[in-house]
Amino acid sequence: MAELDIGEVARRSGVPVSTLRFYEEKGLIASTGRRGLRRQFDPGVLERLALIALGRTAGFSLDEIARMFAPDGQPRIDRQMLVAKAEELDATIRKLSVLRESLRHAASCPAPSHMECPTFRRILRAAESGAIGASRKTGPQPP
Amino acid sequence: MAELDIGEVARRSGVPVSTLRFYEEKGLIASTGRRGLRRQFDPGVLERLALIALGRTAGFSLDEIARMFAPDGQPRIDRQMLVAKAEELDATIRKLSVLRESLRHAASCPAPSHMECPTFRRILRAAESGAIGASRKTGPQPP
DNA sequence: GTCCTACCTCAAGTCGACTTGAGGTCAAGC
DNA sequence: GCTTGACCTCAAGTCGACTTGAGGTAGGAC
Repeated sequence: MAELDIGEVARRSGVPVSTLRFYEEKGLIASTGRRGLRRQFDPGVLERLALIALGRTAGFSLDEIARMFAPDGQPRIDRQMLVAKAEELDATIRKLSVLRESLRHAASCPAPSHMECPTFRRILRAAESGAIGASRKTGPQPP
Repeated sequence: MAELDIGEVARRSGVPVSTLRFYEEKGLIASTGRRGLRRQFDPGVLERLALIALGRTAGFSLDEIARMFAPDGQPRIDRQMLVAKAEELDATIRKLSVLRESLRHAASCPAPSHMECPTFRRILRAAESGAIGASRKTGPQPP
């Protein structure tokens, strides 16, 4: 497959052109070069963008993501860090599962106030230690 | 248990005083009243803060969280919305699981470049549809 | 060869989520 | 009765993640 220009990458990935330029500037993605003025991208950038989107959903900052995966897709040799991030993510997933159950319960619970519902409070208590003062990052915004 | 002043809430929850005032202003938490100038909080605010932290981790905006749970802990009667959020969360959890496996794999994979590793690419492809252009929110920041 | 459009740069603007700072109040301990 | 510390308000500042705008360039259809 040939190289793509930025508009094509935007079309295929759903990521705005302005964001692609911004990501390149930040070193999150790399163009293979220019044709005239125009950046050319390897189709592999699409996978990379999927990865970045995933990381943003996970609440990692762009800087963290850049540290996890080098812009050229080369191995990020800091395996320890990767394992640590995976564990961080594991904790996040557990918290989100709690929240999901809380929401589902809240949607079906007949108690007049959720806070008066024993089930809801039990779920919450399970989350409380660890949930407060938890890891904090900035996530992505809707287009 | 008696009412708490803001400093005590901050101490017990790990949430800075400035953030507590900010959350009150936004209607995310409510004080029961004042003693002199000082806001008094019901200890139940701690559970609420846990819930807010959970929501932030999930990538929901403060406005969304406010819509999910009224400041006084009263039922948010929009059960449909709660179910919808639970489903949104479910999708997020699935994506994060993919990312977690990707990270774990990246940490142990001997391939010179992750993008050359068939396992990694397979994992990514599984994520690709749906991961790009996914739901976008702003998450919390580390203190 | 010219014109259209998709691309380019660079500076400035926006938005959400907080934090910081200046200046003020009050209850308790000395 | 005065000081101290924990609280108060309100305006402004910060930070990450983008977006917008003004002004310029160039590949390719005609």
